[in-house]
Amino acid sequence: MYERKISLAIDCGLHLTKEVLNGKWKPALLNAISMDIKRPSEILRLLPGATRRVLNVQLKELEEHGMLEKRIYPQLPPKVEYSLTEIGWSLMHIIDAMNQWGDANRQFLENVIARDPKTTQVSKSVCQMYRDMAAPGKQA
Amino acid sequence: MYERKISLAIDCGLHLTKEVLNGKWKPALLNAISMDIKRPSEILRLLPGATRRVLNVQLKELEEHGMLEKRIYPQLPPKVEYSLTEIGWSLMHIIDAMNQWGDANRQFLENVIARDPKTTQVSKSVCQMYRDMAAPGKQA
DNA sequence: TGCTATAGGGATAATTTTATCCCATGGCCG
DNA sequence: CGGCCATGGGATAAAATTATCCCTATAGCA
Repeated sequence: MYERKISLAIDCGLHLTKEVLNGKWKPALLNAISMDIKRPSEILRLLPGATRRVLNVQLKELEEHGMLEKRIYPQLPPKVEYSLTEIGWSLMHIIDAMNQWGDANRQFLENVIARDPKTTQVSKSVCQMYRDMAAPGKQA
Repeated sequence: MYERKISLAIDCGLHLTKEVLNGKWKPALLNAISMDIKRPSEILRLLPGATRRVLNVQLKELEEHGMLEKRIYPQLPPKVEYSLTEIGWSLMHIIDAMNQWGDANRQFLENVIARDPKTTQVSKSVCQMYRDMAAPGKQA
């Protein structure tokens, strides 16, 4: 397993939180699981941009950090379900805030981010499903 | 300048927000500036773990993303001050929440993070100054 | 038998992010 | 003159994160 060469700086709450949320899909994973999309295969379908491998890794990290609980059903083919722990749930305030802020400022943000020379392309519509599920029949 | 090879996925609010906050020091920078620590040299002193170069880069990105405003005083030696824009201020809800969550769960988090094999060492006390300044005379 | 679904993880390449180092500006001070 | 201050940024090395590819296991179905 990979070993850090530069020590982590986790002095203020900000950095602690950042460390827990640090991963391309971690907020999305927590979000998905909070919405009861809890089996790895379901999550994978929900996040087409993500690789199975990365999801495995990040789910594992979230579990190791105590945000998720993993339940393995002794079946075949295997069945696994993740759920938020208490502290994991408490993180949802932040995730929700991020989601809302991003949505509220979508137009502005898409603009400034697309203007960024580091951005070559911008894909949309992936997590759209989230909202479709949260507000069914709205635009579907 | 570096050009992305893999396009950004900024479909849901979560990813938009994540993109804006994506950078080792960005939350800390916004936090510092919100507390009126607004000159690059001051910020650098506040965050000993950060390189001058990285702060420059991340400040610039935050500015390009519209979160910060940069004011250059025509003096010598140069004087620069950053301030939060309106949308930048609105981000502070999230930053504050992250800070509070991290602090509230500090003990638990330090534990699980230190247990992580990827963590070799954990440094503390850097941003402590934040709190000292926010609640002066408490432990100083 | 061959293929599907479900989940997990090793090895290694590719990509992105940070760290290091170095140079430039231009007054002021000893 | 030589060095300091404050700020900015190029070039390149190092580190960290993700992406790709491949292999495991087993029940069920055509």
